[in-house]
Amino acid sequence: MSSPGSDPKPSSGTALPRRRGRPQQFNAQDGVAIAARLFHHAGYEGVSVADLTQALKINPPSLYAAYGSKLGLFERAIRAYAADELAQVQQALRAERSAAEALGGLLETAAIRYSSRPATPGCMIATALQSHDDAARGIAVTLTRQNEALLEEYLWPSASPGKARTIVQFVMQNLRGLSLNARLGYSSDDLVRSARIAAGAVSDLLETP
Amino acid sequence: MSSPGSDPKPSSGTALPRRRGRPQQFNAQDGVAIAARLFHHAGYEGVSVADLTQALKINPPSLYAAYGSKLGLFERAIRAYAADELAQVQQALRAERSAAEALGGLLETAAIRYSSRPATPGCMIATALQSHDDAARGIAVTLTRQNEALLEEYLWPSASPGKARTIVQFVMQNLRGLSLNARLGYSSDDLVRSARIAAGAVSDLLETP
DNA sequence: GGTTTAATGTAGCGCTCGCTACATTAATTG
DNA sequence: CAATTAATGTAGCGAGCGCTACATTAAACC
Repeated sequence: MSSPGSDPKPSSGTALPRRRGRPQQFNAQDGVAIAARLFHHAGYEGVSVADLTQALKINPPSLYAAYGSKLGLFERAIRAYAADELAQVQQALRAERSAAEALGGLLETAAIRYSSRPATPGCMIATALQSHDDAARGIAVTLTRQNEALLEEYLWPSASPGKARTIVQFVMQNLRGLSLNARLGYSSDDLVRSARIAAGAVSDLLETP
Repeated sequence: MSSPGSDPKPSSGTALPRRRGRPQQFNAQDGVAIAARLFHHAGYEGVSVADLTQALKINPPSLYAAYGSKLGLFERAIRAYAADELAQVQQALRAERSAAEALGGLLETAAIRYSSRPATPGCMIATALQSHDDAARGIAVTLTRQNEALLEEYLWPSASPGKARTIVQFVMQNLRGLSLNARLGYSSDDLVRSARIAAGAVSDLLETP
């Protein structure tokens, strides 16, 4: 017989030397991804711990041992989502030639992204911004402020600080409107059409000095 | 002695002939207005029956006798809000000369309205659109669909049906974004500035045939 | 006055919520 | 092999939820 299973679950690139005690019988990273989908679909308060333990196929103590609390799991989930989105956006921004094209592309791809997965429509962060739970909403607010700041800095070469701020606010307003409209069931075509109108307005703003 | 109190509480214009039984010791219409403020501030699920009974200074049985359920009171509250907003909007639309000016005014006054009462920022209907309670969200969706339809019909003399639909979607997208940004604490000036940008885009759309 | 009708105050039901105490199981360590 | 460490499954806590049973109170009817 060949050597019995020595590598149970490498999954993560960092090969841990296997700590003492009973091993975790589920993948915590996968759990974060599953939780992100649930939270994206139903919001922080729309997902109960019972929903989470059922989806992760674990019992409450395992969830609390791995993530600390429902809020802790939510934070990990939305941070993973934000990191993923941010990577996509930054890559898209670098690929464009002008700021106007970049923001236009940002709006248009957001419209597509928000409506591409019907089970999780819209933006998870924008959705979380309206949670009634102060802690959960606070996390979403922090993330969104960071994204606004990044976008503003991105615009500094192309516009005055005041204009950059204005443009960012208008873009965020339309992204949030797109997210809500996606959750209302608007079609991808409808969203893209509206996104392009907003993109045109942004382009005009950037052209006029 | 003069005749003892014959008119306890006219309050409403329709003078009822006073029914049998113990009289209601609170004004149900006032209760709807108070509930509307609470729901506007915290959303459907963010307000408990205990919150409502405390604010109305009544006990739960009185609330259920008057409104049927928490959802029933919410529906009366949001319908009252919608009727009030609709009256303001329709009056504003009639006062403008062109459709572009009308929609521009709609966006700008909305920006002001959404940030004028800090305790109840944003649009109550847009806020309710993201409730996790299916019934409450359904009511908000119905109201918002009606408003979209009215706006679309308003535009028929000024644009083709397809373009009217597009413009309405873009306007609603920005109204919802304005509402969310108002709830995020954006200043009235910031909101008005973004609203005007959206108004400019609408104006452009209406000018190009 | 007595009867009927309806709104009230008290008290608490059944349920779900987020979370945890506790014994058990499965691994590493010596 | 024990001893140690940590994650597990069972079972349920305390709190808040929407809502209601029930007796009481206050009015209109006769």
